[in-house]
Amino acid sequence: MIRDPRVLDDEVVPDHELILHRRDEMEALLSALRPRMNARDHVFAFGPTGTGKSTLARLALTLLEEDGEAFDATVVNCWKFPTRSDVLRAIASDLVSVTVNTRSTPTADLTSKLHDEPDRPRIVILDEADQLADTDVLYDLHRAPSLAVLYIGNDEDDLFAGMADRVRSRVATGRRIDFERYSTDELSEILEARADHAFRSGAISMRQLEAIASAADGDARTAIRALKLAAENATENGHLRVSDADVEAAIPHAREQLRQKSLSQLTSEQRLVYDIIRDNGPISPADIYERYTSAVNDPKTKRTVRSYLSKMRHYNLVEPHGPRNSRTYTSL
DNA sequence: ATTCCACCGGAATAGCGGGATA
DNA sequence: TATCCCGCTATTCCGGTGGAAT
Repeated sequence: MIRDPRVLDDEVVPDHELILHRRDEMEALLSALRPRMNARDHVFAFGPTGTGKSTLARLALTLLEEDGEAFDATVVNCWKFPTRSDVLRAIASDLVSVTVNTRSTPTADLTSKLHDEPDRPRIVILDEADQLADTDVLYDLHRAPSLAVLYIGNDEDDLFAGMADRVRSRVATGRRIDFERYSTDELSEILEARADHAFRSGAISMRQLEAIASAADGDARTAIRALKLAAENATENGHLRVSDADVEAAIPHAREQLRQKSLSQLTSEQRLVYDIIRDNGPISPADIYERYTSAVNDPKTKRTVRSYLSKMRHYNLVEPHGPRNSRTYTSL
């Protein structure tokens, strides 16, 4: 049934023709990122998960290249590389040909290399930029010549909070592109286009695509993942068409997979705190800490657990409810 | 209006570990 | 091998916030 699984893989950047309902955003990205020597552009893409920010950004690089533009580019996922030195190392190996396999190369070496005049314009895409632990790196990037930076994030406030004033005033003047949630109709058309490429014709009905689109709540990543899972499930059962039961199971399955992906990023102590919330929620911070201390030999401090909670909120794994003095947490 | 309470998160710093260097 | 150096995690300290109690 599945002819081309690549258009259902969220790691693979799809062809331009599969990008629907994002014409304005695509134009804005292309003109903002188009490489120019001596430019120091800062561009922001904000919007909820699954609205195409990251995909369009990657596609923009491909299109600029096909357009004959000469430039160097790198994409840094700030979830995986949240610290200043993480980001600089990732950039250094891609953009300034410094081999950095070690964690003991001084950061100063990296910044000074970055500040050398390059022979081609450069583009850095910071994906999940609101996960940056240390926004000073934005200052480093701003001072680098012929370097355009695209920040991708969910929330403007998350990115600008904790940004030192000297950084904010220089960086925050950049162009800003907002990504809205897809409507159910838009999402249905996106799924239809993907299904046309991925499946033999007639494998899934328009009504089933609409059901997935409606359940995905504007999130194309969840929707496309669910489409993939529905088809895989049908294939495993030896069916030639996706059944309604396959569709029914696919959405929660897709959500679960995406959550497992986030959970795998946690340390074992953080995971323990998550399990306490999942098994006992809604639960107050004081009770979370009490259970946590009795569960481990050498408990971390309250402040550290607060940082864990903060991190898990960012990952959309837990959610606080109520005012501060009667706060409870639940797992999502 | 003022104080109290529980929680929140920024800033500075210590301790640790791992690669680099001699 | 011993020491150095750097960055990372956790800790310490503390001011802030919003609702509740007085």
